[in-house]
Amino acid sequence: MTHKPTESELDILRVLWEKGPSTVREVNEILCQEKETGYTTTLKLMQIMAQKGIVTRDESSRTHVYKPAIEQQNVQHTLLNKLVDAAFSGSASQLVMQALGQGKASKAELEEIKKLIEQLEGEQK
Amino acid sequence: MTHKPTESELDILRVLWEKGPSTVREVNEILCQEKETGYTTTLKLMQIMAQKGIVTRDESSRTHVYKPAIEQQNVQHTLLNKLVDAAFSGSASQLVMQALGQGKASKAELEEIKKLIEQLEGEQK
DNA sequence: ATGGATATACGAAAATATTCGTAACAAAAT
DNA sequence: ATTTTGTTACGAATATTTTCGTATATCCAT
Repeated sequence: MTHKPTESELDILRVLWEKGPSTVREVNEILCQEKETGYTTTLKLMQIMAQKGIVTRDESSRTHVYKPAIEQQNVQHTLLNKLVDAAFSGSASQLVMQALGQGKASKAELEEIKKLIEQLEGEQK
Repeated sequence: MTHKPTESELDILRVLWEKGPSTVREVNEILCQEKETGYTTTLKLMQIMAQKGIVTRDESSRTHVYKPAIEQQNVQHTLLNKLVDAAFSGSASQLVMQALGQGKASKAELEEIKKLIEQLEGEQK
């Protein structure tokens, strides 16, 4: 069950993942920091997402509280694989090289990645 | 000038990047291996792409020959950054870890990545 | 030259995604 | 009690992307 959220849906999920369970208003306020977004637009999207099963909501109080029904890791996994196939001809390492090459990783992060690689090399033998 | 191709457009670009300059029929035949696709559907898409400037075409013979007008690297760069922001809260290293964690990189590739990291660490000091 | 196969052009339908207006209702403030 | 504010529901308008039917032109074999 690997829902592929649309772009707008992903915007909302990102807020829910970061902030935890939130109301429509809370989500909308955050989205507005990036881009003018009508309240009912966000509402509608979240309703659709609830219907699709991407989020669940607590309706016990008048103001519903939404939370993600899919893990950030799952979505990352799905989208990453899609990108690897779509733009990197299936080569994950090409993607990694490209990502690292942009110099956005700090020294500590590079260190961490190197550790991971060494660990993987150990396993793989 | 960083065109963001749609999903279908990317399917076509992938073929052009891999096979080099190609006709609509050639592209369509490859796409069909993945998914039944009408010839005129592919044609129309490629026409639209030509109009957008994503591809150019040689019209000197009746059967036009298309080639990409944007570099695979550029598109990779654009889409990668988009994904990092959209699903990884802006952390490229998180994306890298996730990508490596799936065990799709061979030992040789891991070695290569490690070399790149060491090189980057050297530069960054 | 005629007929069949293969091309492009192009409009428009279909599918999908996004945005928003309005109604209905509940809660809170006056 | 009445008004204002905040909330959901929901249909519909827009926008975007994808698919395809049909017209027309060209090439090639007969």
